[in-house]
Amino acid sequence: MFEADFQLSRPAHEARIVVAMSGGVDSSVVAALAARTGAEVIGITLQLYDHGAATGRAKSCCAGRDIEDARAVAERLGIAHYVFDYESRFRDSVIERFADEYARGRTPIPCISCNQGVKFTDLMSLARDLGADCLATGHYVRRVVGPNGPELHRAADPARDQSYFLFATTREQLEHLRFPLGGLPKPLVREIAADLGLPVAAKPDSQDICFVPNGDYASVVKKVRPEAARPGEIVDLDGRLLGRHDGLIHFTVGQRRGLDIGGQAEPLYVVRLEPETGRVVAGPKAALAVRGARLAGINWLGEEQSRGLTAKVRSMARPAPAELIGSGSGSGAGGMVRFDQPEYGVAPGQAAVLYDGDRLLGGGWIEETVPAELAPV
RNA sequence: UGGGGCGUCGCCAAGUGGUAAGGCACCGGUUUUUGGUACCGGCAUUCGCAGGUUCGAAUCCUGCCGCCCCAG
Repeated sequence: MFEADFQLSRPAHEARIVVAMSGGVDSSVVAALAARTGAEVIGITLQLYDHGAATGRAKSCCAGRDIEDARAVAERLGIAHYVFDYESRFRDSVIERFADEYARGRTPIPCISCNQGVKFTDLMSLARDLGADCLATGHYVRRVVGPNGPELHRAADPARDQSYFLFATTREQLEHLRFPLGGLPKPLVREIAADLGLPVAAKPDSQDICFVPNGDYASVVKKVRPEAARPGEIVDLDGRLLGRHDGLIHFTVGQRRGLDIGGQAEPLYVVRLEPETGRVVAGPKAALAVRGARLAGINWLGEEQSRGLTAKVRSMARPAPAELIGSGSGSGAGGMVRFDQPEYGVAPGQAAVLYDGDRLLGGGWIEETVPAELAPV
C-alpha cells in the first residue's frame, strides 16, 4: 500500500496534521494517508457558500452535500473533524472580488483568491491554533525540500498539475504546507479511496467554479454587481459596428462563442474589452496573438530569475519559453513577461506563472497584453 | 411602373436539367478544479410565390410579389 511522506520534522506519532477536507476524493485520500502515518489527524472543512443552493450538486465543493461527505470520510477514518462557517469571509475575499473584476472588464481566477485567502491564510491560521505541524491539502503539486528550503514543483502528472493556482503562495505558507498527492496519478488516488472503502471513491471530479451553479457565472456577477450588466456595442478592430451584446461580463479575451455574429469568412474572437465605452472589440484569431504581458503583484516563491523561464498563462497550457524583463525587485513588484512565441487568448486579470523546469518560481497578475504585431517588448 | 440586376438555412454563399457544397452563427457533447480555447457531432425533403414544360427543375417557360441600380 502507498505510504505518503508528509515531510514531518519529528516522529509521526508525535505529530499533528491538519487536513483541509473539501469532501472530494482527493482531500479524503490525503486524510487517509495522513492517518496512516500514525500522526494525530484533524480534518477541517470550511463551509464557503450558500449550502442550500448547492445541496445535491455532484460536482461542487465546500457546501451542503460535500460537508456531509467529508464528515462521513472522517468518521470512517476515525479522525477528528471540524466544520467552520466561512461564508462571509469567502463572499468578501472571493465572490465579491470575482464580481468586481468582471465589472472592470477583467477575467478573474477565483480559485487563486480562494487558495490565497480562505485556504492558505485563514485555514492555515486555524491549523496553527490547533497546534498542527502542517496543513495538508489535496492539490496536485509537489513540495520538494531543496538546499534553500522548500520548493513548489509541478505535479508528476502534467495533466493534473495545479501549480498554476498556487503561484501566489508565500514562502512562509509553503513552509507549513504539504501536498501528498503531487507525485501520484489520479487513478491511483481513486484506487486508494476505493481500497479504503471511502464513500467518495467514485465521486466525480470537481470542475468549473465551485460557487457558480450550472456554469452561469454571469448571473452570479449580476446578483452581486447588478450595474455590471450594461448592454453595449460589438465592434471590429477598426471600430466598425458588428453587433450588440448584453454586458461585458459575458465575455473574456479569446472567447469565440456567444458573439452571435454570422456572415463572416472566419471566426471572430473577443480581442479586448473596453470597460470605459462598454464595447467588445472582436477580430480574427491572428489578432489574439500577444508577444508579452505587463504583470503586477509579482510573487516570488523561488529565487528571482529573468531568463531561461517558461510561463503558463492558463492552468492547462504547456509552459512556454519566456523571459521576464523590467522587473522590480522582490515580491509585489511589476514586470513584463515576454513570450518567445505568441500566446493566444491572454486576458487581463488572469495570471502568468513562471517556472524553471518543473519548479514554480513565481508569477504575477496580467494587467495588459502586448499585441504580437507591435515592436518586440 | 423605361432599362438592367437580384431573390438558395439566422448571415455570407456554391450550384444553370438529374435529385441542395462550404463558411460564419447557433445547439449538443468531449476535454478542463478559473474564463476561454481546441476537438467531435447536429443543423434547408427544400431553393420568394403560383402555374407550366420534362421521366426528372433551385436550375427552362409564364405570371405575380419583393429588393437594388441606372434613367427620367
